Parts: sequence; structure tokens; C-alpha cells
Amino acid sequence: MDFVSHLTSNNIKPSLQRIKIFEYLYENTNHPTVDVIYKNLVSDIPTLSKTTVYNTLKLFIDHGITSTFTIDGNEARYDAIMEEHAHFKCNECGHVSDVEIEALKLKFSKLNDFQIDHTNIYLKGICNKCLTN
Amino acid sequence: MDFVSHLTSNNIKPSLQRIKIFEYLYENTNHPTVDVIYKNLVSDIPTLSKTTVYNTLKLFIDHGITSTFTIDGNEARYDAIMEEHAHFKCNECGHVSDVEIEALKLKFSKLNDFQIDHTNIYLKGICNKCLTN
DNA sequence: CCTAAATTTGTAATGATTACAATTTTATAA
DNA sequence: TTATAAAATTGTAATCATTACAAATTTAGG
Repeated sequence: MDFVSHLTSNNIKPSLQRIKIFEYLYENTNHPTVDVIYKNLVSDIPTLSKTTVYNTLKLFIDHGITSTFTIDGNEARYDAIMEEHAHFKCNECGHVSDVEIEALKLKFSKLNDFQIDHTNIYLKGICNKCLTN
Repeated sequence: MDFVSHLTSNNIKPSLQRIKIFEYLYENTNHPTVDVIYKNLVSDIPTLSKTTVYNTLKLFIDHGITSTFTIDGNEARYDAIMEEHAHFKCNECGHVSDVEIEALKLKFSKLNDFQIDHTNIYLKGICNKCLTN
């Protein structure tokens, strides 16, 4: 994945901050929060500001290369994977993982004359790792 | 619906505030926020505090007679309908409505060895009212 | 009634997010 | 290259929902 050309092809000027933030998001599919992104990148870019992380993520979302969701109403989480998928949060270990949306056997585009533009699914429960412990 | 006996049968002492808040929630299925609940009840109970609304809703949730969800990561919304259902938010008029979960043809309890305790689905798009306007 | 427990209330603190203005960096044209 | 304008980044202060907490009020039991 060439991050620079991915940004430019989406009309985003590839500044150092933008490249690093997108790279982090793309390589860490654990749905990081702004705080996590900031803390992990500030050693790389010592002048980094948390505001820049907010601004940049908003820019990514506006240009359709990042999505955001909240799983418990507290902090927003970010995701560079744009293919439609669901999220599962383990109430035991707190880990958030992806769920193939095909596995849900869910497919629709219209519902009761409503135009569905976006589907957001999240599941909560206990993951298999915690179940066997 | 006898609100008093519904509260007592769920081990909640039926104070005036609790009765009124649950009644409001039950009769207004528009998924109100804390602010909306407070503003609508303070004329009835002039001494009402917003903290009481928060406390009471938390109590209801702990006793399983109310559920909460967030649709855009800002304010929490509350719901006295406990049957599993999805939510739809119209991006045009902002209205949040219920969606029968059967209509989604969605049904599962286990997924990849994960134990699913709670399903949360929300859809965004344009409602039929806004589509025809 | 009187006292203890439960409930309600108001204020202050917290924490994520946004507004905004200043600074820095980048791009453009002379 | 150098001057200048535009864009991007940054830091601080403000906002807003929510929570903590302690005081005041109400309720229940003896």
C-alpha cells in the first residue's frame, strides 16, 4: 500500500502528519481512539498536536478514506477499512474486533421505503478467548 | 401499563420522579436524550434535577427496564422498549425511528465461537417522508 | 415522633471534542 | 531566488455531555 498515492488520489495533500496518521490507522486495525493515535505518533513527530489528529481524521472521513464509530458512547474510534463490516466488543477483555458482515447474512439497501445509506452494526458479548479461560 | 407496579416488580421503589421519567420514556418512543427528558418534565416536577434524570436512567438500565444507545457519538438516547430492534436516523430531518429487526432478516446468537449478548444496529439514510418532498 | 436509610438535588470536576487565532510550512509568481 | 499568499499545523481556551460528591430532603421503621 502506497500511502502517499492513496492520499493524493483522494485529493489529500500528503503532509508528513497525514501520511503517518493514515499509515498508523491502516496498519493498526484495532480501531484506535484519537488519544491512542496521538500517543503512538508523538514520538515520531514530536511537534504533533492532538488537534491535528482530530483535523486530519475529519479530513479523511470527508474524503471517504476513513470511517468512524462509537461502541459505548464515550470515545470515537477510527477505521481505515472502508468495506462494510460490523464490530464486536468483548465485555470481558474490552477488545474490539471486526466481524465479516457476510457472516451476519445481512443484506439490504431499502427498507420500508427508506433509503439506507449507511449501516452500523456492533455486537457485544464474550470473545472465544475469554470464553475458554 | 401500570407504571408503579412495573417499577416495583423490577425492584425499583416508585418515587414520583421515577414514575414520571419512566412514563415519559414509555409514551415517547422518539428516543429522547437526557436534556429532552429533563426539559419536558421540569414543568411537572419543578424541583427536578438533571442529575436525577441521569441517576434514574442508570437505575432503569441496571434493572433492565430501559436501554441506551448513541447514534452519532454525541448524546445518549434512551428507550423503554426492550424488545430487540434497530434504529434508523434520517440525515435530512434528523428523526430517529424504530426498525423491526425481523425486517432485517437477521438472526444469530453465536458467531465465530463468540458469545453475542447484545446486538446494536443503526442505519442512516433518508426517510420516505423526506424522499418524497 | 424520631432516627436511619434512601432519594434527590446542586455544584464542581472530568474528559472528549471543537473553535479560533497564531505560527509554521508549502506553493506560486515575479 | 525571494516575496507573498494560501494551506497546514499547533496550542489554548471554550463547549458540552456526563460523573463525582456532598448537602439537603424525603421516606420508612421502630
